[in-house]
Amino acid sequence: MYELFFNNLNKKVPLTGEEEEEIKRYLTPKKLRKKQYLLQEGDPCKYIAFIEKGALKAYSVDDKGNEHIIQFGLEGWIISDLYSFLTGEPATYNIDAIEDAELVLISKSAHEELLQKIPKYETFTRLNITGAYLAMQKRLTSIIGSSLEERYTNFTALYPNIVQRVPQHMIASYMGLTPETLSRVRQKIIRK
Amino acid sequence: MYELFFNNLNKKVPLTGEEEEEIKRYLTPKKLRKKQYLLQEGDPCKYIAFIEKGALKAYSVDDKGNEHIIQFGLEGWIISDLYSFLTGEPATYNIDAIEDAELVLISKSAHEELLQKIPKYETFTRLNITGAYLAMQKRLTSIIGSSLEERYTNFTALYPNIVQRVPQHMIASYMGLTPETLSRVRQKIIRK
DNA sequence: TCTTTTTATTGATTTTTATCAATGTTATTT
DNA sequence: AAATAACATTGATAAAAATCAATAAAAAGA
Repeated sequence: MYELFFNNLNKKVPLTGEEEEEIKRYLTPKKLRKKQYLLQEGDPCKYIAFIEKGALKAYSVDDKGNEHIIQFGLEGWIISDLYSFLTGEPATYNIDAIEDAELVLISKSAHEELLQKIPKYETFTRLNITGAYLAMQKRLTSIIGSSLEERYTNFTALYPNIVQRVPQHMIASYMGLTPETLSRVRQKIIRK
Repeated sequence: MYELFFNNLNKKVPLTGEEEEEIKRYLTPKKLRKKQYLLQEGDPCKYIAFIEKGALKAYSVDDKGNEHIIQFGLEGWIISDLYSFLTGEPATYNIDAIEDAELVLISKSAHEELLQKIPKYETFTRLNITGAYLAMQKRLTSIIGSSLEERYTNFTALYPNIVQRVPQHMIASYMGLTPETLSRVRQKIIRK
């Protein structure tokens, strides 16, 4: 249990057995069926979720009912509405399962106590958020500065596993495009 | 000296006098004239810069020579090519001064030693990167899910000081638009 | 297995945005 | 103060992307 989570943790900040045991006490496992919500817009986000297995998406819904995917999550990634989690404000994102999933949940109080008690947990948190920041900055740079073809090619190179496992219209949503446009972008690329 | 920097630091993690003195030893002041580079694409990014005064921008340049602004920085903000800073890889962004500026520089070695020696500095770093992440996520959400008019209105509400101090074509670049399009978006808003 | 739902593609049309060009205005520099 | 450079606006046109609609294919459920 929590295998991947502790793999990840140990890769970034090697732990003693005691530290592992201590941290384990703060964790909660959770399984999610495909299409099931982890979080709904309007509810406060109570957890950070580490993904042991499966695939999830975080998204907002606009006035017309269109989903805009802000983040995908696969094995080994963390997913949450961080703003809501940290402030207690109602969530602005929904999170649900694209595939059946197994999660490790960390509650707000657990997170805060771990930050206090275990310096390595703070380092882990810092490294995680730094990685997430850099990934998002790359995404933003390519949105502002690249053509759609470049952006899609780039995305497939960077996340081949997402492309395999997730329906295209969700990738279109992630890119801020309609499914039709993404389909045409792909045709163009294929013809080259 | 370093007034705003320590204000900021103390607001997030109140320091003892000793801690302040210790940290001061690792800092370097730097003045920048308008249009002067802090960092050029291709060079490794040696510093994180805290802005005491002035305005800067971080941007990439595409094949056609167009600038794409990835970040603005004003007083109290931090600016850097974080990926380059952390990995030592050549920078992919340029950073220069929009106005004459006064900076507090933290070198790579200083950053690493401070993370080791001063737990509060790690907390400070974690809080900063978290804030930057949340701000960028908001930006991304509005790019993917909102109309141009909403995006611009939002931007002006969020950063009125940037709108005042920075030429419009730079804001267009930040939004991923041509200056002409932003000008027309503004006309539309004004007419309402 | 059969039915229903989800997904992807393609075409025609409209809307949005970029590009090119010209003009006036405001800042900077000399 | 005059000259130059940087900036913002406007119009005409081209290019890109969204929308609407129809169809086909694939996956999931009964």
